[in-house]
Amino acid sequence: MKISRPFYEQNTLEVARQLLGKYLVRRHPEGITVARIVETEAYVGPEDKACHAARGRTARTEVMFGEPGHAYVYFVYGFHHMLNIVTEREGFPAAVLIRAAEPVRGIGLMKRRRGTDEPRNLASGPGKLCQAFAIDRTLNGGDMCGNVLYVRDAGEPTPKIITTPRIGVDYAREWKAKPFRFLVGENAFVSKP
DNA sequence: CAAGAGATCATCT
DNA sequence: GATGATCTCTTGA
Repeated sequence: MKISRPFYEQNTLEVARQLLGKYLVRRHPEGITVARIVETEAYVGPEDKACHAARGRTARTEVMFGEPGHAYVYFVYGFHHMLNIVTEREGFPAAVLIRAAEPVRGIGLMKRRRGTDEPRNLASGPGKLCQAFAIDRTLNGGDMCGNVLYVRDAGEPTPKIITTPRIGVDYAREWKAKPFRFLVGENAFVSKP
């Protein structure tokens, strides 16, 4: 079943947890790609110094203030796109970053886009995942309850979950140590253990 | 294998 | 003008 809007309206930490074990689906003219989400991070509201919205409501963060269930895609380090899904009520800026996934379908296409044959190197990181799924800023603000990019619930039980601090947010002061990163335990496709 | 540098640009100061 | 919610390659043990 395709996940619908009410799921994303929940508390961000809850969404981040519950996305583990679900399937990210991308329909594209080149073909379909599907991967099982194994790593996520929560970015929660204007108080969270790691969250872009802590800097206020700007053109870039506008999407996070909008309706839940939309994609927040941005570009960092001059190279990489990051895929987030907006959560919680409209007006409260929060999102879940999809950090890693285990390729399931369209693996040949992912290999071509990534320029590697190693399955563990296709989507084991937020930038890699976006490259494997051909996700860029044209999808920013797009509805993830539509038919282009969405999450499917295959009915699997929620897997065993490990919690750690978020990656790459050393600047976030007292928020950097918060356990807002979630990964499927013992899974070989996460970005780092 | 671990550590470090370099790549490169949108966004905000 | 600085700086990132990163990745890859090179270096050296």
